[in-house]
Amino acid sequence: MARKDTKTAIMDAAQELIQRRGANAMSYQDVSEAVGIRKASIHHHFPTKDDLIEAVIERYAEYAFGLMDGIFASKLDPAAKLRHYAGLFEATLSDGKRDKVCPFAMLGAELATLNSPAAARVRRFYEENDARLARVLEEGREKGQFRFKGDPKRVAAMFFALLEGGMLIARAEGGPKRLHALAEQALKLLQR
Amino acid sequence: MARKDTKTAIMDAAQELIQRRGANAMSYQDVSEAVGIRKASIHHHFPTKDDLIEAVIERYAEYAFGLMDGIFASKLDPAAKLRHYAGLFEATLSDGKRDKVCPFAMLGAELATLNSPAAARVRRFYEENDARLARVLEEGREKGQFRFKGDPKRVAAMFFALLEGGMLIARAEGGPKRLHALAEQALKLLQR
DNA sequence: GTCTATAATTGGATAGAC
DNA sequence: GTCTATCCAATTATAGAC
Repeated sequence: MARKDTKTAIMDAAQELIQRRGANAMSYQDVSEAVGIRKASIHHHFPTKDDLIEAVIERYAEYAFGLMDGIFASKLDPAAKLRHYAGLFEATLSDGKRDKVCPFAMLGAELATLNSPAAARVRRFYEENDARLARVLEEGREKGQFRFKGDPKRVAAMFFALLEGGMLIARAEGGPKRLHALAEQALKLLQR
Repeated sequence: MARKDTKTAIMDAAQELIQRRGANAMSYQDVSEAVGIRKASIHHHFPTKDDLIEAVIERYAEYAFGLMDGIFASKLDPAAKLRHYAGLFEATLSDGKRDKVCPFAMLGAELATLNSPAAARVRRFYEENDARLARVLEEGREKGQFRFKGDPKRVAAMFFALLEGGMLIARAEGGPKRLHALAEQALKLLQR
């Protein structure tokens, strides 16, 4: 396989460190060891750590919304869409050493230490998730597959919050299976 | 009012920093400035940073479970108990500059960087929350106030995950009101 | 684009005087 | 119990050779 370019390798390593340990515990030293280059070389591609963090989260947001939109634009029924959506979170937790969570859950915790473009990006990620979920929830209620009371926007926020919080908790104990159980339980409450 | 002892003042400052910025972004320098003593003096009370973190989270767990058990042992009906329980999370977010979250949500994100006693304490906090919530949920279902399908233990885990995740998201946008709306939406799904 | 070398700062921690 | 002084490692970042 073709050697991927250094810039991508740096972003991959930084992303993995953020997902495992958080942005504050991710250093140029860590990244340089993972990629096999020197610290100074990273500065050539990303002059400051903030630049690197911003690039990683922007790329991740695009990647994640690409996957989501594939699910949401499909012909799956609304409940199946939510299951596949939750499956994305479960897959993240299942990946590799099983200790990676969504970068935006990590950065949500570290929000007060982020520069303002990064903090704004985190907020936008949350909003965009809620908006997409709200549409699916509304669709499901119109089709009679969901029977919940209340504003679909609020149910969406609830579902998203439980997945983001669930990743942190499931990483501590239970892993992807536990996160799956959380999502299924929420679906049960919506469908009854 | 009587001057509180230094050890307590150190723990208070450290706790606030953890709740706002996380344990990795909390330094002896920060704490010393908040308390008004020198870094070296902190080491007299807490030889290592891990000692300080462990003391803070142990104290917080005892404090939080004290409040919870007051609610759960009361004569409130199950739905009211859950509302008051959620109110504890909302109160944390409302406090001060409105950017503090539960220390165990912060440390859940930073889990991979904690020493093992601290990581174990975080896990135990999650388990103990779930266990308490499961009892209330079961009580509510027996009394006919809740009508959910599924294992109360799983619904408990869901409710707790949405509050912990909800704190992070609501801090980013919407604040305590938004967290309140999340909790109320979850209760709606349980009671229908 | 990557390297060596180094600056400048901060972080956690210790020794020993008061 | 708190202070000054200091140590050492890590961290972000820059300069300049190759």
